Amino acid sequence: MRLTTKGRYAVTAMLDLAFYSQDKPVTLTEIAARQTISLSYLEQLFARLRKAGIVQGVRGPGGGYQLNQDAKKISIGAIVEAVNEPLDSTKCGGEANCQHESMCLTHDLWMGLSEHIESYLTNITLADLLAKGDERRNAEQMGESVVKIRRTRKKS
Amino acid sequence: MRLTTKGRYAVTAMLDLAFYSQDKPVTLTEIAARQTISLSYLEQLFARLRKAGIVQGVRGPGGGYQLNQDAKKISIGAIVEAVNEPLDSTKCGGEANCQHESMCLTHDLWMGLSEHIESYLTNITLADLLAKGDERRNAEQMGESVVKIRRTRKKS
DNA sequence: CAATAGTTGACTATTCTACTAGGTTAAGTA
DNA sequence: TACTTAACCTAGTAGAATAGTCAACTATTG
Repeated sequence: MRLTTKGRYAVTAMLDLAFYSQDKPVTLTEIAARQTISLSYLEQLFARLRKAGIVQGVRGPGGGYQLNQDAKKISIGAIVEAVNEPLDSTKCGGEANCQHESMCLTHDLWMGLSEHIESYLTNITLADLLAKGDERRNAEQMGESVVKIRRTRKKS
Repeated sequence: MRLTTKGRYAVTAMLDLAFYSQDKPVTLTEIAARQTISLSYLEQLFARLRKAGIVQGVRGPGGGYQLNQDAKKISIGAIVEAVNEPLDSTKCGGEANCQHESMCLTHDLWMGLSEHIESYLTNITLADLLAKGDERRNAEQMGESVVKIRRTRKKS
């Protein structure tokens, strides 16, 4: 399990999507505006999320993206894993035989750590995070300043 | 907290160091041989670890590196943090004001996750991992095949 | 049909990773 | 004192990952 800014972008976008797509699909353009993530980068991330079956694209006017599953079923770990490429997990793939015995010792220990974090992230769902957000949103009203931005694209 | 292969290299090397430096300093050349990590890359990692006060260098023949603190005091989180550069933590530094209110919502949630993982890694020490290794090493004798390698360096 | 919006792919700049190459300094040993 | 050892330091570099642009599609709605 790798933890980088790419995963954070994906989780941020998914939280936004889960929050705003309760009645209708949300366009990436909206998410890009709200979360200040570039539209094209979002497109890349959501292409992976769609292939992983986490979100569903709806084409045409009024379209956008929706969750493909219940927010209670979508784990943070799944989101992070979807956008990161597999990571060849050290020279000795999995539990293979390393030349140096002490190597695999430390390697196993690191894998143990990694698996712990992975299982932690897998046991937190989008719904959990949304609930935490609701708590926080009691006092301060949540702003709805959806700035209409236009895609940076030249006309042909 | 970023979790990448760089951190794993550092933890692997530190485990090796903690294990073998109980009576005398351990040279990076030895660690490089045992863990199959390039010597010069280890030098870079240990330069950071030394600046962080985690290890101590001993110069001259018979020199090498030692732990600068008790293995019980050295956390995995500290090792990982020492070798990674600070990471500018999103556009809004810390708890600063973002333009879009919803941004900071999701941002806060991610920071919460990140802090959890950080505290987990901070609460595991080198000594803990060494103990786990001892358990494992009961049945299978640990090999001591220290291959003598020479530094890849041209003579002037 | 036209507008909307997703889908796809190619292409770019920057940063990080992992490593190579070499030089300098400090400390033991012959 | 000369030699060896090994830390310490600086610079460079191929390749991967990150973050993003640009442009051409395709499917759907009105």
